[in-house]
Amino acid sequence: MAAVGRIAGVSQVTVSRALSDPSKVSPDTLRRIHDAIEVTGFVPNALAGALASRKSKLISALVPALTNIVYSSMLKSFSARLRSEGYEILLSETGFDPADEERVIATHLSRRPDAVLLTGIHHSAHARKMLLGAEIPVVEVWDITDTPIDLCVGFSHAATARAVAEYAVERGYMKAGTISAGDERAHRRKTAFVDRFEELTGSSVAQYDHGSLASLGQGRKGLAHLLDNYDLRNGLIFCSSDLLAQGVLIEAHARGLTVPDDIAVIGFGDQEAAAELEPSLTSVRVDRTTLGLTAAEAVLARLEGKDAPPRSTDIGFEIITRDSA
Amino acid sequence: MAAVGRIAGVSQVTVSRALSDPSKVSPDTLRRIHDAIEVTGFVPNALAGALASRKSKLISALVPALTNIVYSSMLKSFSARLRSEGYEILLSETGFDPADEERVIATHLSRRPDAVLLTGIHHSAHARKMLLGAEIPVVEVWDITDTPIDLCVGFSHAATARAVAEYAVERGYMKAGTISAGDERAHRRKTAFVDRFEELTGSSVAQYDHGSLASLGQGRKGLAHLLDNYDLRNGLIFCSSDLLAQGVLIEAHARGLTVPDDIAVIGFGDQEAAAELEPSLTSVRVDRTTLGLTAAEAVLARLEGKDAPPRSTDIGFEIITRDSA
DNA sequence: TTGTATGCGTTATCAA
DNA sequence: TTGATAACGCATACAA
Repeated sequence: MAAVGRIAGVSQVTVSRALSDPSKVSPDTLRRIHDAIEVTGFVPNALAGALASRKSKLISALVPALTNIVYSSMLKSFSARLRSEGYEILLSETGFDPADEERVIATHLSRRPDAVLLTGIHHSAHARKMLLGAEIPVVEVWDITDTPIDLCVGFSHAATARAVAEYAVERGYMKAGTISAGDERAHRRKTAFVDRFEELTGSSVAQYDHGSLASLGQGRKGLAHLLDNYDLRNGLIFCSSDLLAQGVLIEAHARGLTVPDDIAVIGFGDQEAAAELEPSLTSVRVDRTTLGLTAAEAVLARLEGKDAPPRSTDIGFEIITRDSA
Repeated sequence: MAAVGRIAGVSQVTVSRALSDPSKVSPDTLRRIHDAIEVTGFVPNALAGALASRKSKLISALVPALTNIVYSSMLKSFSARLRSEGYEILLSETGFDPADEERVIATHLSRRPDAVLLTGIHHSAHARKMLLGAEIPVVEVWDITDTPIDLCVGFSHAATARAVAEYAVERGYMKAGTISAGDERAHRRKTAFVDRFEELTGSSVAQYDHGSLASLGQGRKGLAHLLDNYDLRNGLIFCSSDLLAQGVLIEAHARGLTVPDDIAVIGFGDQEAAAELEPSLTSVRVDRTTLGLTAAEAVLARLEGKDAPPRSTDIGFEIITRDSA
């Protein structure tokens, strides 16, 4: 800035002002400064700016997995909204383990973000302490609780699963199985579904859990396992993701089974593909765009110091009925 | 650090040393410092550290779209390798427009990253100038050129497409169509395929281009359009992504066509799902994990100042033969 | 093994 | 409308 100033014939401070609040600089010097910036190829140092102003214009976003479309699509709207306000997103994967998450949180906080987005509501005690100590807005998404660290935007996983169980029973399905990923939220959905379905029908639910990342292959394997070990004819399979459900459709087709007549399927997430499958997939829709947007607005409200945002926002969900169940 | 030092009975500098190079501090004071950090909940300020040391330990990664698995899976190995060396990744979407990319590059450079990863080899003149001026390692991935800004790790899109055309002709397909996304690299693949196929067979290739993001729906629409307007019986469809190819499989099935007998399909990307589809999908494999890893190693070599990495690395590709073609 | 002095490139405060 | 000066919180060089 000093070098730019020398060329423009002003001091370093005036250059700073020209960049941060042009209205405070006369049009003439502003022009000279911009010319000088042009010839020098000057790029401001946001690190120094953040140190001096105590505002980094950086927002940390921590998600379990970048490759999972449900998180990345939520981040899309979250990022877009915040970027329009001049914030940049520092994005990291945490995996599904709170201990790993804690490490990531620590390195992120050392960059002095202006706010943090976390996925889920279960974090290590030390992580909570660090977050509280940072004294910045913290928004937990993709789940809901009355006692968030700071803010919370999401929905009840148990409620979605119970609704699916009730939907299944209403449609007359008296047998059911689950194919579920190993992460805590998927497990919570499975358990809620199983409890509610057994409560309503009295028949026990066959379960297949895979530890690793969800995939078409796991969905196929899951259905194969269930069909080979249980009688699920005319029953329904509840999957912890659309991807697994898609695998189920493929395996069913490969076995000559008709969906939904021989076996019905319900997914979770209602991804873009759900409507395009044959048969189209019944799924639980969570509006990820709204989720990301609402989280961004909550953070912004706190950052800009406007009206206090609600501590907890339930964005709800919806079962989208299609052909598979 | 000064506060921590006061509690531990040492100066600020000693605290700094305890954190950056513990071996330079006596075991006894090290313990006292860690105790003091514990009680104060101290989190170092990486901003100040970066400003003082002129090393941010931050690496910018710019990809067209986060939701596209081909980019995010490449980033996974890139990030993992660099994180193991203490670097953090500042990730942003650029879209497919060089003008948008330029803006993102500017804001990223203001954070003073230690290196930059870019997707593709086409960037605005001003972007190149800024990058060069930053005097940091720059690695361009997912394409190949002899004249990268600095480093380059990727493969030839034209070569993959020509190989697919030759593969098709070898298998006796004499008619072909393409379904392609609108981005520049997809377009380049399509053109190379069309040229080579027409050169080999003399028969012209039917083309369907969709502007927006690839999806199952676009794949279905694409096949529908091609079948309704051209005679492609016993021909082959080359799609610019596996996702489109998956849509083609679904549409073919919905129309009672058998793949590959009535119509053959080749995808691009060889995603996890390709092997699990019915029929399984023939596709062009690009080893995204290797790509990300190689890019990371190239950056590290330059950063750690070891042996100079090759300016340009071609990681090649492979056509994975499965049932769909 | 530890400490002192200095500077990194900005923004905030105050004065002119 | 502009400038001088002092932080911001750390790392580096040098000294003890």
